Amino acid sequence: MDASKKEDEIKSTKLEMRGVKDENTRLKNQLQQIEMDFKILQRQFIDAFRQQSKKNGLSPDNVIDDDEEQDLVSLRLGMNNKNDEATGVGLGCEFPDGPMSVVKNEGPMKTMRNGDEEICQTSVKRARVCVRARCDTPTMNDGCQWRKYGQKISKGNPCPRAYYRCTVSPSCPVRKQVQRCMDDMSILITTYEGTHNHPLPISATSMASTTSAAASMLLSNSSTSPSSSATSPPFNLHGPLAWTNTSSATTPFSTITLDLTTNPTPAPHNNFSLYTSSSHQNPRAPTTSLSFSPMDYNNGGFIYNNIFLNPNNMLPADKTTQEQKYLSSYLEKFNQASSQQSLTETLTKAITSDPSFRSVIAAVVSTMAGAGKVNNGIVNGDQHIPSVDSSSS
DNA sequence: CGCATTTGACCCGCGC
DNA sequence: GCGCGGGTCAAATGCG
Repeated sequence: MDASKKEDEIKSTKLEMRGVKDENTRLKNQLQQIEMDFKILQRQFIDAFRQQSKKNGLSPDNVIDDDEEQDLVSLRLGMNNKNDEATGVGLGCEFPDGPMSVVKNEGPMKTMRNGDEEICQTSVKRARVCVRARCDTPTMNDGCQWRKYGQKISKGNPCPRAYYRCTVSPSCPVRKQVQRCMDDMSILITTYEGTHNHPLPISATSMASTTSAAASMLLSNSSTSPSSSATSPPFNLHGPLAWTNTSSATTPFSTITLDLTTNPTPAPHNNFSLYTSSSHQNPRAPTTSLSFSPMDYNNGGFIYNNIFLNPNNMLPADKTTQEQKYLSSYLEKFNQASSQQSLTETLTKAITSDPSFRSVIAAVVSTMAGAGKVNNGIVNGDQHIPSVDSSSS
């Protein structure tokens, strides 16, 4: 009796497993189909966009960047739930109220009491790294010690903005601003500025290296496009990281955003809507935000596919670095391990829990900066969307 | 008591 | 020149 019961159980379990397998296969196929569709659409859009840009005598960046004072790019690690806020996704748009007001902060941040601080910060003081993450606590634990020195209610956002400075070393010039996103209170927006002039606790090195890498990236961009007319970002990126750069002759200022928020239902086209919407939301900080395919996200290959393989991105195909290999294998591993999670969640976990992963991200950001510098055609050329047809998969 | 946080005042840049 | 808004200071306060 028991034996037959067990057999029945095994049979039903096997049946169940087969059903699940079938379902899995079906979903995979659907996913592949959607991804293919999206890629086709994306390519069509890029072509159309480029044609229109040529027609108007504008580079794609100029289309968004009529201000020509700053530009803003977004590197996103998450998808925004507000598709249309497409807009909202990037840096400038994410802060319609201007919490991270990329633009105007040159003065105060610049006025260091300590003369030598200013000197040591000359190269990076205007580079900011903005991290968006869902967080219940008042601040994100980034491993550093911070002392709150001020709090302000900024116009248009009921949530106060808090000002912190690093207290690991008394002379450390690093500051951060923390504010909740007005649209989604669960999102904490942390903006770091400056680089630490002291050794950091291990737990803080990842974030610090990321911010400094981002800072150098921004600076490398500014060095390649010093004139106000050169408003193009150093590269076009279809990735989770959003890079924003603001620069002008008088107020060179750059912000790079890491978006760690998780959003389940992105529209495939929000990719490029980011382009325009942001600039009208925050005209002082026009945004170039080439978001990457949500499908790629869900497939777990966005970084690998979009940053390293996709010819739309700034990294030349032959630039296969250790970091890239590491990242791709890492992502692969992660996605296998956590197929139930969205990739964004997975990445968020990976970034927050694994310092080496973050370091790799930082290294990749640096690599991007280097690539942006080298490849002038991508950085400053009129074709800000690199050719798609050359080596696309 | 020492340190961190709070909060109103002040400074400065920018736009009108 | 004036008003506004963002950023910082520093005295007051709270907490361990």
